[in-house]
This record gives sequence, structure tokens and C-alpha cells, in this order.
Amino acid sequence: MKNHLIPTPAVQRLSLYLRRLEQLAQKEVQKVSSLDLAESLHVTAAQLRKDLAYFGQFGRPGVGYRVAPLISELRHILGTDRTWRVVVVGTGDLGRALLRYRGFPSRGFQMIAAFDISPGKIGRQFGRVTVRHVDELPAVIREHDVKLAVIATPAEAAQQVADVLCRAGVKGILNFAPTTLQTPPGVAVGPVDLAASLEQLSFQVNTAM
Amino acid sequence: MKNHLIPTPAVQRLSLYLRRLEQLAQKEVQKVSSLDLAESLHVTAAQLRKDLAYFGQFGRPGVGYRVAPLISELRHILGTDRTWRVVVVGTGDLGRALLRYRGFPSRGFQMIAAFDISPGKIGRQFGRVTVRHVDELPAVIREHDVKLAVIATPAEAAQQVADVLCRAGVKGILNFAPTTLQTPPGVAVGPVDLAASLEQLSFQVNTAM
DNA sequence: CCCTGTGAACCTGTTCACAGCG
DNA sequence: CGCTGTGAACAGGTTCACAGGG
Repeated sequence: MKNHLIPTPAVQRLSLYLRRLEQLAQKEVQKVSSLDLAESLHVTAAQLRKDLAYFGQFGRPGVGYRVAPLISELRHILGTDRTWRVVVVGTGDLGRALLRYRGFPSRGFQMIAAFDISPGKIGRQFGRVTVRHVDELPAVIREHDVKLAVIATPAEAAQQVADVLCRAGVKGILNFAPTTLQTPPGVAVGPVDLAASLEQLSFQVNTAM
Repeated sequence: MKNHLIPTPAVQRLSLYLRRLEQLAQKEVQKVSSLDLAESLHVTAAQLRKDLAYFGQFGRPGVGYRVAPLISELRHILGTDRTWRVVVVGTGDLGRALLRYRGFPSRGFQMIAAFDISPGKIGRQFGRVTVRHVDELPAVIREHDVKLAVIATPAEAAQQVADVLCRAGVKGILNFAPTTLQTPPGVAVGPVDLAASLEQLSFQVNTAM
């Protein structure tokens, strides 16, 4: 609903809660209090309750939250109560690892196609998809109504690829290329900078000494 | 110095600035204004200036920032004006991709060893390192005075691995396993949840419709 | 009595606007 | 005159503390 009333960090934590809840469900835990759930995630109980409260009333005073229903609610909020078809562009080591990453299917993401520009890569099979030439991108995206894409190309190619993706109707891009993408309004970008992640650790370790 | 006066998001943006400045340096750009630098990164000029100002006065009024010196300053602040030795634990697809990732060495991170527990993996060569048994972890970490590690194991193994790393003296862990790690004070964790990153896009795409 | 949901207080981070220097 | 550095105003998020329901 009023999306901009909800803090972005709160939505990010929703993913964190969901992940933990699924661990609990696997252990057949039935219910959990905000305190129990929060403390294992380095979050305060009050914050967890507030985060959930942005979206509705899912708990019972005096009892806590029932695990299974809350999982369903969170999946619904995050939009992963359905399966998203995803394409991967760039089939270097990283692209291939993402194609085969086991954590995606169970969370609602299915890698349906991979693209590269190198003749040596095209036709090869990674995971359960065969690599196609980037020229086929728009056709595949339209045919399967793909809304999400992963960019795992070198930085130099990333913007071009993003342009093609946007023109073909993709609405969200997870970008592993170390460059900032320009996209039209309505297309979300999730930047993942692996080197930057290590840099942040470097900074923290450095300043703690 | 007074670390807790500096907003965490500001430090994260430092990585972003550094990345862009290195692109500019490669194009032999000599100087840049806060406005030019900021707009290509979806950040405001005022924010960029304030972020830098937390650490010192690096620009010249009327001129802007000189690219090369600012790169040096940022590297120094982030602690990447030296090379960090890093170990990777877990040599599945993702671990191997990280071992070979070309973006690390140029940003100050050298992968010096890889570890696994599966007999089939041990002894194999990935990138320029040979996979060793996890039992050798403490010895290698102490021998090379390793401060940073990457965990790319299944979730079930991650906490155990983290415990070993912490006991051996590692001070920062980049965690790709989909679980929240418990670490003693003084050990920083950088969580990277790939599925969660896609979930955030899913949420954004969903609520934009 | 336990635990949620929530307004209000608080605090952290961002934006504004301008003084001041080259 | 252009652009930085920065206090002051503002906005956004988090924590507190408690009312109220099972």
C-alpha cells in the first residue's frame, strides 16, 4: 500500500526473519516469540514487532507468532509466494555459480536462461540451462514474461546489458558488475559489490585496532 | 578514531566513491567536483561532501577533488592501501567463483588458501590455490596472519566454521551461508544473502504494480 | 502473567543553505 | 565566481514503555 511509509531497512529485515522462520519450521517449531526470534538475529524484539506491524497483526499477545502462518505472510509480502523466472547474463565463474545456486529455487526464484556473448560459451550447459547469445535476450524475456535478471558480466558490458533488459521489460536487476547502473524509473536495481563488502570488513578490522 | 561518530552508511558509500574514482582515473580524469561524482552514483553532492568531511578535508573550494590523491585517501581510510590475505572456506560453485574473482586483487584482497571437508575436493587446484582440509585452517591462518575469511559453505556448517576462524584469530568474516553467525566481540561479520537480495527486488517489483 | 501492537520520545543520518577560500 | 566544508534544520528509523488481549 503506502510503500514509502515503510522503512527500507524494515523490508530488508523481513528477509532475515523469513530465513530464520524457515529454519525453525524445519525443526518443526510451532510458535515463536518476538524475543526468541529477534535475539538470534541481532535485532531487538521491539524492532521485530514494529517491522511486522507495518504490514499487519500477525501475532497473539501472550502467545507469540505461529511459525507456519507467519512464513506464508512474509512470503506474500515479499512476493515470493509465487515463482519468479530469472535470467542470468554473463556466464563467467560467478554467473555459473549463481545459475546453480541451490538457495534460489526454495526461495521462489527459478533460473530459466543464461546469456553470454562469447562464442566459446554459447551452447554449453550450466545447471539446467543452455547458454544463448545475448541477441536472443529480448525474445526470451518477452516469451517467458521475465521480470527479474541477474547481471554477472564485466563492468564494461553491464550498462549495455541493463539497457537491453530494461527495453525488454525487466523490472528488477541484481547487479554483480562493479559499476553503478542507470535505469529508467520503474526498474529496481540491487547492487552487489563483492569487493566493497570486503572493504567494509577491512575498515572495521582496521579501526578496531 | 571516533568510529561511532561516523554513520555506517557513509562508510559504505566510501567504497562506492572509490570504485567510481578508479574508473575516472583509468580514463585519466584529473579532478572531479562533488556534483559530478555524486550524480552518477545516485547520491546528492551535499551527502558526498559530508561523507568525505567525516575523515578530513580532501577538496579545494572552487576546484573540486583531485582524483589520484582522493583515491589514496579513501584506500587509506578503508585500510586497502595494503594487501589483505583472505582464506575461503567451502569450495562449491560459489566458493570457487570467489577464489577466482578478478575484482578482489585490484582492490587489495588476495585469496591465499581454500578449505573444504569433502575428500573429493581436497588437493584440487582452483585459481592459484590448492584446496586443503579444514583441519589445517588454524595452522594456515596463524602462519600467514590472516585477518579476513570468506564462508561459502552450506548453512549447516557455517557456524562451526566461524567458531574455528574466530578461535584462530580471524577478525572479519564475509558470510555467504544463509544463516546468522554468532561471533565474539571484535570479530565483524558481513552477511551476504543472495536469495534475500532477489527477495528485495521481488518486493519492489511487486509493490510497484 | 506473558507477549503483542503502538503512540511518543529519542536518536541517527540527510538535506539545506551559506560562509569562506582559491 | 565556483565549489568545498559545515552548522543548523529536517526527516527517517529506532527504542521505550505501556495499554490491552488471551
